[in-house]
Amino acid sequence: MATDKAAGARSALPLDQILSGDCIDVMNSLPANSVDLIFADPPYNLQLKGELHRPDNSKVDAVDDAWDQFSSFRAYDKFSRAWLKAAHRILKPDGAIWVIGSYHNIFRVGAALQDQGYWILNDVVWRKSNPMPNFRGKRLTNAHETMIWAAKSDSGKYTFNYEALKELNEGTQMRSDWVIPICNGNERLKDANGQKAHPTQKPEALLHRVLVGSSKPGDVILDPFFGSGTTGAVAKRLGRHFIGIEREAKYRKVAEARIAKIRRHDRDALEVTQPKRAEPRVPFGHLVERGMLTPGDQLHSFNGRYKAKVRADGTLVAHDARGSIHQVGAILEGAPSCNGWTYWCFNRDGQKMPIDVLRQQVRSEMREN
Amino acid sequence: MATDKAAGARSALPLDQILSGDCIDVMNSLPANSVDLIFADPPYNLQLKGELHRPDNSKVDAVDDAWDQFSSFRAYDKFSRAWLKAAHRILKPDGAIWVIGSYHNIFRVGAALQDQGYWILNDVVWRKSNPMPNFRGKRLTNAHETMIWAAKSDSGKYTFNYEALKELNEGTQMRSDWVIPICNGNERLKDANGQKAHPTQKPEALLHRVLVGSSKPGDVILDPFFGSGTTGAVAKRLGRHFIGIEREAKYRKVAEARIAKIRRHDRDALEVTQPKRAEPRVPFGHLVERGMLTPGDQLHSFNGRYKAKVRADGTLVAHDARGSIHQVGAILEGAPSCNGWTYWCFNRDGQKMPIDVLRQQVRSEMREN
DNA sequence: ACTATCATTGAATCAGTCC
DNA sequence: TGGACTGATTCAATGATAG
Repeated sequence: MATDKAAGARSALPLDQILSGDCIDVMNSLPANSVDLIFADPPYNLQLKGELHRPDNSKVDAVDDAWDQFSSFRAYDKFSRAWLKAAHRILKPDGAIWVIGSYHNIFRVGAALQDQGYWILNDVVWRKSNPMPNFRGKRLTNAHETMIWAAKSDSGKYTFNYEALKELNEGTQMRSDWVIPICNGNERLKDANGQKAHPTQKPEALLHRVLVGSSKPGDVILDPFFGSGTTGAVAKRLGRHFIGIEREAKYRKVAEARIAKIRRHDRDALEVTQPKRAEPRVPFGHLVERGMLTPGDQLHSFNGRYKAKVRADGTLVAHDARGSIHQVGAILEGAPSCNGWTYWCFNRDGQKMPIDVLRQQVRSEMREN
Repeated sequence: MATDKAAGARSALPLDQILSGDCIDVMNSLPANSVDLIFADPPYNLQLKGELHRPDNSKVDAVDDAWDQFSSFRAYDKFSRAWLKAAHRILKPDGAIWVIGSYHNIFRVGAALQDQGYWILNDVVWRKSNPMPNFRGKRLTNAHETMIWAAKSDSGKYTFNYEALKELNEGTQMRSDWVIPICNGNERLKDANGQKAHPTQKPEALLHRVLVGSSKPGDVILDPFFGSGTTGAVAKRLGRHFIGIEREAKYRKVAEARIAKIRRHDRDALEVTQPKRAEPRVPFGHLVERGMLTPGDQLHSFNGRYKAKVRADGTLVAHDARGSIHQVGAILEGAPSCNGWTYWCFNRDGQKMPIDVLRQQVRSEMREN
């Protein structure tokens, strides 16, 4: 086990803190292969030409901060490749990254990710339910932003809590387009003057879905462009550790105060639906041993096309095949593989039932001990 | 006015034809500054590793055609930059381009567009109402594709029919995410054997919106990867001229037959009455993500008999049951089914309120679009 | 003719464990 | 580290077939 090594690496990490400085320097100071997940909201490199006014002549408060100014695409690319490289080093081999952006920068970031060996898992569209309209009527309403979810490499065993996200979506698998409102109202942090404390504060709902879906309780989540600290706030609430990096003192202060107020949810509220694989393995032969099926019993394929006979050792014989429930199903169907538990059915009271219900019965008996 | 010059250039153009050959060579043979709009559906460079089977063991018919194979990102970039350069030359100064792709290629294409001086106007998300699921449960359902809409330069006076798109969108300005079904049913072209005639035929509804929104009647629309000819079919119907370029004879033949059947301004075929939309589904988990309920919160059954705790993934845990709001209600009541929305209540200001009021709140936010 | 059920299919970078 | 083996996994829409 790598437990000692992991604990060693973790103890060296500045957990649940906001580090000051340039994110590339700070990441380079952290140990390699030590972070589970990175969420990054880098500068978008907006190329604004002038002021924008609403139809009522009020001025739109645009993102024109110094940190969003780059002299050229080349300069922006150089910056992107540098921080993505530093991020790649500190990620665990099975780690992953999320990057959010708009059409101004996301194409360049995505290409850089691919060039550096990250393996894109999905691009996810954050569809804003309440976007800012296009006041001039010169383009489509820019009603979404794009997130890229990528593993450290194409062989990385990234975390994906499929069942939890399926539950979040009321029983059907989560899609790559997420409808979430932009951050305003009470959630939007204000400074002493009542002005927004950060120009691009992300909604906590977005981070909630990201972290529930692609991290585990206790994981270390790093955000190199911490800003107002949404990543830290949601990580703390969900029982994950965070590491924030932020250059500007005023944002560090805002984020610190914000996170201090957050309480972690109860442990049992953080548990999410587990995959079936986590349940104990039940060999088919045990059903025969326990007399739930008898040697000689006939099973039928769920589609009615084939039948097979149970043997005393828990193997099946069909017309032209013998072996495990999986092997015989695969051979008969001419398929590379087959889940025998759901493929084969037996008769109970004239009803066709998959043998998986017998396995469930065994498992629930095992739990009672 | 440049009328004479435009007429001269146009007379040299092979209008309403499908040209054979490599799209770069063919575009280079056309006059400069002569095309109003380009719609391009280039190869996506999918990097598939093996076969994929559905849970019922049927095999997914993947896009593994030779035209989609590139040896490396570098080779794909070289190809992209070459055809984009040729496209740039033949576009009129006020022309524009649309390119469609997936996360496999769209970031590279987008970066190439920017590098070559195109000016991105919007990225548009095609949200598929009926995407192929993720059969292994290893990622999010890949439920969208991305289109980039760009002008020839940042000073180009591109065509944008703001009002027409606003009408198409029931009176509110068109957003950057479009919900459109994938192409199947009668619209999907089949060959003599009943097999799909082209692996990646795009829906006409998509092109309809593109052409209505960003071109004028009589404009010249060029599609360098013509395939089954959706661009030509929609252009002809909408009274635009098209120029198709397609390398493979079998696709040229399919497209030619298809377009021959199209009648211009066949309005009643376009104007289908829209069914009144049902209320949008709101998964319970979304209330948790948005902080309307918090993991750990307790819910009470409306009859006061049971209580349950909310988890981070939008499932409930009760004394002896866990699952969706509906499942847990049904288990506790010993009922075959249960409407969790009206069964479960939360406390607000000491008042017991059904969670359905929270759902109503989310729906009214969604309607604000 | 109408309804219910079943089969098919779509641009997909789609497995984990044990020996 | 490679090979054998277990076994997890799907949504919406269309069209065909059965009742």
